[in-house]
Amino acid sequence: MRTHQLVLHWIEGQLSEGKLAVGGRLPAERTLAEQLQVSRTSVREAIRILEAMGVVRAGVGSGPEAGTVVISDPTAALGSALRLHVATQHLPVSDIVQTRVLLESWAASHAHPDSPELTGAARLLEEMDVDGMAVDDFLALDVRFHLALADAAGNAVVSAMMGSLRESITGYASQLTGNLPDWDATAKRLRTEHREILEAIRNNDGERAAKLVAAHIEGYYREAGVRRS
Amino acid sequence: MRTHQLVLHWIEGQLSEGKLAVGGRLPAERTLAEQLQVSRTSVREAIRILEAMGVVRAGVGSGPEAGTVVISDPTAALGSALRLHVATQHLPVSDIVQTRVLLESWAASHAHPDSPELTGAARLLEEMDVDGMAVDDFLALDVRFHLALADAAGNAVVSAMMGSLRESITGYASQLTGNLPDWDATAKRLRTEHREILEAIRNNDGERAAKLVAAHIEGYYREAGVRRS
DNA sequence: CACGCTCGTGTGGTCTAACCACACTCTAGG
DNA sequence: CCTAGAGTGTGGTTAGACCACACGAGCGTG
Repeated sequence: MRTHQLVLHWIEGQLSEGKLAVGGRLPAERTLAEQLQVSRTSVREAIRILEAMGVVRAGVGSGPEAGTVVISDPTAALGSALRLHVATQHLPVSDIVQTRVLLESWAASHAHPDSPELTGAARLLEEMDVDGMAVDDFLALDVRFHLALADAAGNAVVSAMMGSLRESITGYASQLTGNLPDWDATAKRLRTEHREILEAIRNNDGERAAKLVAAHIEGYYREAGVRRS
Repeated sequence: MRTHQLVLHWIEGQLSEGKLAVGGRLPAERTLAEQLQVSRTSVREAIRILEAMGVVRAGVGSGPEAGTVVISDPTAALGSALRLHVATQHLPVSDIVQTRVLLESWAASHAHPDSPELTGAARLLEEMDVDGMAVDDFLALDVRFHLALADAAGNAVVSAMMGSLRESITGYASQLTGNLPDWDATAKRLRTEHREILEAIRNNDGERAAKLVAAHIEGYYREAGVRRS
């Protein structure tokens, strides 16, 4: 076993045993190196991995923002991993879109109609109603709207996967808008569809919400020219 | 931006531009460090992250297995990320199980009845028919069977996510068997259900296959005492 | 000529020691 | 009492050295 993996296992053990929890802080790198009898280099490699996994955040200086503290951001980890594998062209974009439809349909049909996340979603729709908004700003709000819907279903894993799928193709999605014949018309349609989806969820009509979401996403990508496998 | 991220972006760029593909090799660490005008330490931190993401594999010595070569193993990345976040107790096991049901149901209903993966799945079922097999051996075959079904649906993202979900709770699943009143009876039931699922898929009855898979997974965890949220 | 051993070379793996930038905290001076 | 400065501890980065490993070329021996 390589040295940095030893450090990794030690930290994972501390997490599993509850000796280290979200918001807690790792020992300083030099301290940890001495404790585990390894070099600071190996400790740092382990921390780099945890950072990439969204498990810790490293901050310089001193004070509450400094040091290496435990966080929990699964979306970051899954998102960058998916993005890299898309870059290697071993994960087709069409598969990502298909998975997104699958997850979002499920989330829409399982969303709690009285969830507080839906209030935030409604507010986002109002923000998107400004005419002449920059495309990327619109897309950013769109991402947050869809994430809010996913959160309303109350499954942290589905939320994280949804977010990561979306994150892995943000650059791609931004390019796609160039293929659209008429962005303004598309934006208007998307806004209408958003309202219909939200209304279906609030009316406790999960089945209808799921169908609307699927059509919403598939319609957009079809218009933008992504081939379905 | 930190130095290792510069290296990371450079490599990701090479991947996106196709200058680096699966099977290809990164320049040697010392060479890369000189090219990018950074220290070898920073190069190594970047490579550690890519390795954790399942994008490269580092090998010592010389020859075909040596050097840092580009691979593509999304399952590894997602799996270890999920496992770590389960350790922080920010991803409930019940959510993982629920997501697994969701993905596997979809895969079962979209599996191609004439897919070659199903042949492998059938062979796995035969291997599982040995009485008195060790529990962990049985579970290992069970994982491969379910993965084969997922692969038969032909969506690489769903396959990777499925595998990673399963990987993230293998340790947990092994403990769970201790809660079962009668392992031999459970194993026998699981084998029967596996055959029914496979048969439904081969008969092109996706709807039935999906229902069977959902009942199969949920029944198991219920028997083992995992509370549904 | 054919076989087998040895040594050279290049790879990643690890470690040490030093310095930097940063942000807070304490303290001395106004 | 307030403020400016030194002090302290954090992660960030670098240079240089040495190790273990695996292949392959070259040499020696049969």
